[in-house]
Amino acid sequence: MTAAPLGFEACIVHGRATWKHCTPLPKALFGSGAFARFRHATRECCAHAPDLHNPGYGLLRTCGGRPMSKRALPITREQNFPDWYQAVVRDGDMAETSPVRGCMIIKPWGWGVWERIQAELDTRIKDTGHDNCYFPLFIPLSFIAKEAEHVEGFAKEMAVVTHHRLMNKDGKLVVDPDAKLEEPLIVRPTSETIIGDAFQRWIKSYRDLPLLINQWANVVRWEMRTRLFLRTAEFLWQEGHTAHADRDDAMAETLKMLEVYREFSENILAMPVIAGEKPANERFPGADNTYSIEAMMQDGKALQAGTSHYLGTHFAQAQNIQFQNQQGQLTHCHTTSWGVSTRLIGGVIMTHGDDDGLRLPPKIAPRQIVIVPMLRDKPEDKELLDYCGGIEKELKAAGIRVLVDAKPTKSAEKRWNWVRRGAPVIVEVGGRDASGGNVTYMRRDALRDGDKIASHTSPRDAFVAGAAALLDEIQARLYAEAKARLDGNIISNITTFSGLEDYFGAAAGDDEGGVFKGWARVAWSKPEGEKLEAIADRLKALTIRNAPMVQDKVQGACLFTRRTRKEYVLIARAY
RNA sequence: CGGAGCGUAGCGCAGCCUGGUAGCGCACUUGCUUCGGGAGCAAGGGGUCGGAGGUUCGAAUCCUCUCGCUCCGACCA
Repeated sequence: MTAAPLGFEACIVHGRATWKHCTPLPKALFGSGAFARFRHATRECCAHAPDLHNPGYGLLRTCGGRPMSKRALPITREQNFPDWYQAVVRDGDMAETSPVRGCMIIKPWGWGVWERIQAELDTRIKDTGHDNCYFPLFIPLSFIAKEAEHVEGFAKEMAVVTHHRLMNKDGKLVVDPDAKLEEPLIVRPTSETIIGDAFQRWIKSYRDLPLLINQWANVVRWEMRTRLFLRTAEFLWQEGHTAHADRDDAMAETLKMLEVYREFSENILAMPVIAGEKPANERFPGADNTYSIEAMMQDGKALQAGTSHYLGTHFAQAQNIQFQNQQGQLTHCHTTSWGVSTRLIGGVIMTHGDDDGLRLPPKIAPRQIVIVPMLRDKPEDKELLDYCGGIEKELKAAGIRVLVDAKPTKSAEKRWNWVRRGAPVIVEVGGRDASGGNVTYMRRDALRDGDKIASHTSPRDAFVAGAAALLDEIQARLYAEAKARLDGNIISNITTFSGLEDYFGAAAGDDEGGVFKGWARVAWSKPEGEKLEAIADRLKALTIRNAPMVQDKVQGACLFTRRTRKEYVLIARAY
């Protein structure tokens, strides 16, 4: 470690912590063996251990004086959170971007997660008395125009179908101008209007109420800025729509489903959330009250993970949804709507992922235990596969989703693929395990012990018997970890606007450089209208997430208006 | 849609300043050797350098436009 290595100088000259100068050099320059590890060092070491740039310096063992650890992803959360997120989505086999801008291809592993989410949530929706049905993708343009705020809210992001035929013109396929639709159709951004139209026909009497409907569907909102799972032009969701005789009943429904979302998020996704009411400026277009569950991502930003709306009688009046009450009077219904989407998957990734990839809570993992037999392309392989098959059969019988990955890929490669995908438990079985009646396994929630991979050996029968409990423990541990992060990063002692600016950085619009900032809990007087708009403008990139349902005793004056405080709200940057 | 950065093989990148017809590592294929673990050696396959124009004898490289991605802003149940 003597002369200043060239690579180091170049980095400094360019003034950026780039890894451009770290491209591995031809093998001839290195001793064998050492070189293979270089790629793992590349990104991490570029900034910290410039010596590594230069062939001839002891490349591999150190990173800024610390022992190098190999990671399964090419980038860490600390280096660049958005890039890390994309790497997890890609290397975890969750999804890809599609040829159509803003849309995504959900791959089998990602789809498996969505199927688990659907199964768990669908049960809860049915258990609370709702029936599934399906309404069309296309909505007449005139429908969306019925509710004034609703139109305004969605008009800017609507996909519109205007023609129904193509024609061949000079060898090119073009839209046939003669095939113009009399009334354009919009691709649903949400289904209040088309479902309301049906409700209007279905509801005659108080005996028809409450009407409790849900549908699983895709919707389209033409977004300017998209991110896989978090915000895509087309996404999948469930939308519940209900009609009630009075406000109390509708409000109870709204809050009931909010609570279903909270419980689902925490117990199934292991993603702790704070349920609360959105401020007026964040309400759903056409709603009287909007409630949300908000989750804290590992970069400190908030993610709105689900919403539930009390729509009052706005849609009922716009669409003539009326019933005859017991006194024989014609009365407007009170309606609600509520939904969660594929965005939840993005939330799971940013809640549980680590620098080795995804970590899936067992309850939504498509495969909870993956068995990797260490095949050697020899006759003994068959015995090994039989041994694995026996374990598989018993785990299946215990209701565990298990896979034997018998692909003829190198077993080390298979292991790391499952690490990146986030399989909760990865079992590796070699000949010695088989003959000794053992298994060796790794827990994805506790993959490493220092720089080593933490693998455990257990008698086969004990492992099988304890597998369900092990999965429960992993689920609980992932939740506890996320819960500690949420609880530990809500700051409550800010009482002035300048204090808020100081905490989040004076110009909230500036690039924060990935510095973790949690949320701020502040007292406010719950202003509405222009006053609220003014506050929202002043907050710039910060947003008022919600006023938690569970409120501590409120102290102090409103941070914005200095008036009497009414409640606490949470303030954060958000996705 | 405004500001900034970036598009070279599946992934990560070099080459561009100073034009000469494309490289490295990983991954992939084949063979041999290994084998309690992200193996070694050797031989291979894969790229119209995001796209379209222009300058030039010649463009990944220079110029113009365009599309896409990321971040910030605006916007956003």
